[in-house]
Amino acid sequence: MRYPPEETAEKHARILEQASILFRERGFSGVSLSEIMKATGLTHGAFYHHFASKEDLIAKSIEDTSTKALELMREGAARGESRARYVDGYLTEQHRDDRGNGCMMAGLAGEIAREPGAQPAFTQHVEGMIKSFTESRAKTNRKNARRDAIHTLSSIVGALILARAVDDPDLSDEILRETRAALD
Amino acid sequence: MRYPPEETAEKHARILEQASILFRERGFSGVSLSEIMKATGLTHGAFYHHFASKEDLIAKSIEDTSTKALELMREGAARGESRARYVDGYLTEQHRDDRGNGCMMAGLAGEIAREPGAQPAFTQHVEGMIKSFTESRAKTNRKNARRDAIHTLSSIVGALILARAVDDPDLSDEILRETRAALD
DNA sequence: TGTACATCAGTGAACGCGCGTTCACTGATGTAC
DNA sequence: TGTACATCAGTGAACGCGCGTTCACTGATGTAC
Repeated sequence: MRYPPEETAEKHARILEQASILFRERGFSGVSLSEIMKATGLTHGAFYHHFASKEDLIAKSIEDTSTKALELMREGAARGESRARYVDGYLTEQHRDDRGNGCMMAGLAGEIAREPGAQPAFTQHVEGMIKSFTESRAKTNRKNARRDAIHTLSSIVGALILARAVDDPDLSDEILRETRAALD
Repeated sequence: MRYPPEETAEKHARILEQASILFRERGFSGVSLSEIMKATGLTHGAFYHHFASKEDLIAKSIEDTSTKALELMREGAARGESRARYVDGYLTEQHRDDRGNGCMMAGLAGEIAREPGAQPAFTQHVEGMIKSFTESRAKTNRKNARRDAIHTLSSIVGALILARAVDDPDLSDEILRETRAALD
């Protein structure tokens, strides 16, 4: 049956929200549309009234997740939070263990190459993160600000991915701790 | 029909070889057993005379790929190749574009967490790489050799993953180039 | 050394399952007059 | 303002497909005597 537009828009947003969490937790191919719809509180049949296909949802999900993450970055920068502070928060055991609400790049970069529809938004996100790091670094070091930004981004994303992949809790903690220390 | 043991062993090795390439190219879930067996020159039915399940193949494949990669590292070290030289070879456009024969960590770290059987071998591999970097660095810098090794590993793996995920060739090249420069 | 039988690595058909997607149907909401 | 009809976002059954896995069968190799 038909629903008021605000209700429809709200459900649409909820699908995007749940998809974003589940994709980051288990990857695109590890999550079925039924699971996403169930998490949203609907049945799978309703999905196609909101998105054209799973591929479409993936692309929209990356856009949406990126927009929200960059917004948070901007808010942090406006409050005067430094790049160093961001890095310290990024390389924590909590972030490592909370994939669903964590960094999209660390969770999905590996699968993105096989999802052409999502690549443009992902690329924009990487560029946005680099820009944000560059600006925050430029205050102290004008010369190699962008180089430092790229290197810092590579380091923290790589460290988080490795810390999550590894079996041994001590090694995992060490990767986070030592990468944090090396970037200070 | 039955085959001479050497022939069977050779086919077994060929399955591992093709699986290693295809997994790195497209991920565990992106490759079917039929594809692997076809690449090996056999039909899918023969698979279960070599491995207990897909999960078993994944675990054995990571072990095998790791063993071969660490062997190559050791040969390089024996020839006196420096860590810096390894990094420069790692962060190249060729490596980025040749996933199938490239770094297992960059290709599969994201999926490893969902493959518990493969995690121990993967963890051993990460530890092996850190040890190798630590030794090669210890000559010049005794103090923070292991920290530098961990940071270097995180940086190059992260940079390669991001360079592969990104849509824009210029940004991709820049990530490789600037991370190389930052690690010099 | 020769013969009889067990073993085993192939082949390709078949099975069951979960997935993405489609469809007939429902009934409240929006629109036309 | 009231009525008739189109629209649309739900539900849940159904479809087709590809996947991992199993199975009956084959025939060369290995083993026992």
